Amino acid sequence: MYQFFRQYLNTITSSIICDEEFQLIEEAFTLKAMKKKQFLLHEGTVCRYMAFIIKGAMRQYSIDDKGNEHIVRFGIEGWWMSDRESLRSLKPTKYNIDALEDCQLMIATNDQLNWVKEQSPLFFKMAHILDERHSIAAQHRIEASMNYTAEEKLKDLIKNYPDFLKRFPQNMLASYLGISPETFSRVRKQIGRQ
Amino acid sequence: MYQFFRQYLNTITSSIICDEEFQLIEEAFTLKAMKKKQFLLHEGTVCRYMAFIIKGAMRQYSIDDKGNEHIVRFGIEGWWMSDRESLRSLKPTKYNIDALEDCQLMIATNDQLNWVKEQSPLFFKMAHILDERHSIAAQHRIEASMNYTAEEKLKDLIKNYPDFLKRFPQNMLASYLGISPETFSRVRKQIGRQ
DNA sequence: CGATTCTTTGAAAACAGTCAATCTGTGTGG
DNA sequence: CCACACAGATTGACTGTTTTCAAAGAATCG
Repeated sequence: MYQFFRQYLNTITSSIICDEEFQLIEEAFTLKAMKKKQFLLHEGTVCRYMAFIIKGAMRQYSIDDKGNEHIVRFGIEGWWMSDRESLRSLKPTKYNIDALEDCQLMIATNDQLNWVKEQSPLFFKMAHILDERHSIAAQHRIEASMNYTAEEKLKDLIKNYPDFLKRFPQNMLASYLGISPETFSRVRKQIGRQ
Repeated sequence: MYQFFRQYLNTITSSIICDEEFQLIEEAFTLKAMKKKQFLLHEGTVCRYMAFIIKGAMRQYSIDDKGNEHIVRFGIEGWWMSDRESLRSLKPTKYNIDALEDCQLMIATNDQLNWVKEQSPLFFKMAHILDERHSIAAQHRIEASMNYTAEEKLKDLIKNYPDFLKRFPQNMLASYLGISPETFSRVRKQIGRQ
């Protein structure tokens, strides 16, 4: 079950982890299965786990004053899900994380995570590469959400995450892009004609 | 001249750095003065330096297909400026960074930065705290740019960075918020009446 | 000062959001 | 197996916000 993560770790770090070191990682994490619609994190609670998705799909979203859902991110195989701010600070989160499909996860608490970072140099390296990637991706998303029209946002989504279109319902993708489902539908039709 | 950074480092890490360790940091960095309107980074070139602003103000911006400037971030005393993606990957940047005021900087190349991270544990710790903060701030900015109206964006700016209003021209602040200068002006008037 | 840059204001146009109705597909229970 | 219910997608009409264009007014700098 951890095999998928092992492969992932090797790819990210451009290395091959040895059995002993990988053993430490397996010890730090726990496997967890989640049914569709089950919650990993509820708004107002403290985030306890960092989760790695081995199989399935999830979403992280917040709910604003008017009751509207805003999907912050999706997660699929090979992605991490958590509210790091809450996880580290122990402050209650403003996000919800739930499963959009049945999921197989690897989870670890903040302490377990710190422990494995100390024990495994490759895991540590991975964490930093991910931080950097995350920071670059966030930058791109800021610019897209700020400067792109609805059409450009959708084209950008298709370009960067073509699989999302088949995998997630349009209204969720619209929420992720920060546009209305109606606009999403119209723009999609528009692009189809081009 | 490095005194300001020393104070900053102590505050961020909640520690007091000793003279020997701080000496290493001074060795890794170089002081650099910049006149207003001078460029630290030009679009299409490779970013060579990570810069810490001791005094002054800068901006990082990109230029889109239609020739419009989009300010990605401002930097003032105690902030870092660079395109980390380009710095690490050696790929040409799509950003410009220039001085909005006369500046006093501390700069280091990627190699020097890696060296000082290895040599100074406190500097290393600082780097990680900053990564995390940056990631949280980026998240906030994504949600703001996606879900806020022009009025909410401006209020958010006033709340988080009240000094910016006196320090930077409105058209640049508008660009930073992703709204037109005209809308900025109108919304500002609107808020003033409340 | 004079020149440039920045800000404000007005009017029109473009874009996206909202509301409401209809359509489509899927899955469930009778 | 069919019928119904439900969630999601589409479409149209309307509304509201923001942009754009243009011009005038203020502020700043050499």
